[in-house]
Amino acid sequence: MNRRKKSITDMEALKAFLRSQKLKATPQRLMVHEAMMELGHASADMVADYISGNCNTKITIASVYNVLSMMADLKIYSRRMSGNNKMYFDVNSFKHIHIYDTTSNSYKDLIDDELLEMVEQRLQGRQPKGYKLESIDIQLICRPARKTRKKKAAL
Amino acid sequence: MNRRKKSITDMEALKAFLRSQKLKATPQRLMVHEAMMELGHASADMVADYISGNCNTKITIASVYNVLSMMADLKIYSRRMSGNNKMYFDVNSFKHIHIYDTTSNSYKDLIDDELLEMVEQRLQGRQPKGYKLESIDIQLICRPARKTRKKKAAL
DNA sequence: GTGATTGCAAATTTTTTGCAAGATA
DNA sequence: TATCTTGCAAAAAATTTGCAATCAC
Repeated sequence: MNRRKKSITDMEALKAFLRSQKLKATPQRLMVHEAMMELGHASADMVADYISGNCNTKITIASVYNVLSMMADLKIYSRRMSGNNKMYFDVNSFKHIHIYDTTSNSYKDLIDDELLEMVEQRLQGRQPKGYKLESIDIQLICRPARKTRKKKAAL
Repeated sequence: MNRRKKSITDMEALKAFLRSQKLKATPQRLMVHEAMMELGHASADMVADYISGNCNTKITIASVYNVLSMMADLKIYSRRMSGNNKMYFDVNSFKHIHIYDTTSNSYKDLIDDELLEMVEQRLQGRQPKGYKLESIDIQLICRPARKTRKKKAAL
């Protein structure tokens, strides 16, 4: 019930999807998706960096934005604004919780359908009138636990 | 247990707070807080617009940013990135849920301590190792329910 | 071939910065 | 008066846009 949006997990599936949308399978589109499959969550410049480091196909930042937003508009990726004021894309668009690391500005997924279900239940009838609920966004704002630093007396 | 961070709900309290921090009670700081008390949730330009429309004190956008970030750093306001890619400040920093209207790019508060409690409970022991949880951010992404539009055959 | 897509460079938008001028305690 | 704050203008950073050149089908 919870994971209803599709994810595209390989290149053949991507090509098939593009075909189904009458979109062309350009090297740039394939590259961006390859980067996204590897990175999971990324901003446009992260994708551009990944491609320039790992591929010999060329792509400009404007095209990266173009491809990423197109994929998000088609509900394959999801879009989110990060704490460091950048637009991040998530290779998966099914419902899940995010863990945001404020130190590295990176995301991890937390899959807990039971929690999402609980929250949805609880919100039944509690949302303000006049709005249509599109989605519920839950993120855990975290920092890496201190490792080699001395313990504080009182926390 | 849930609302632990303070809010400053009047000008005298603000002046006292500033004094306690050895900060000066400049007209700009007072104005920004007056705007925030009125607006509740706002970006820097919204605050600047509010002030230029309702006050005869002058303030530049750089100072608005300066004051807002200072208040957020002091944990009086909270900071969030909105869906329209702008930094919003919230006059309240106690824990609560946000409702984000994607059409008007505005926030409303949803107070539901019981839900927050439930979520915290559920997350006990389920957060990934190596992270310190700073806060839990829940927002309901909404659109105004269509009013005068004709119904679609199938949604 | 032809319409979709990309690259490029400039424009926009938001936020930050540095420093001189001004205001507060 | 001494210092903290602000205004200003420029810089930075992220995203968007317009259009000619190129490419996929």
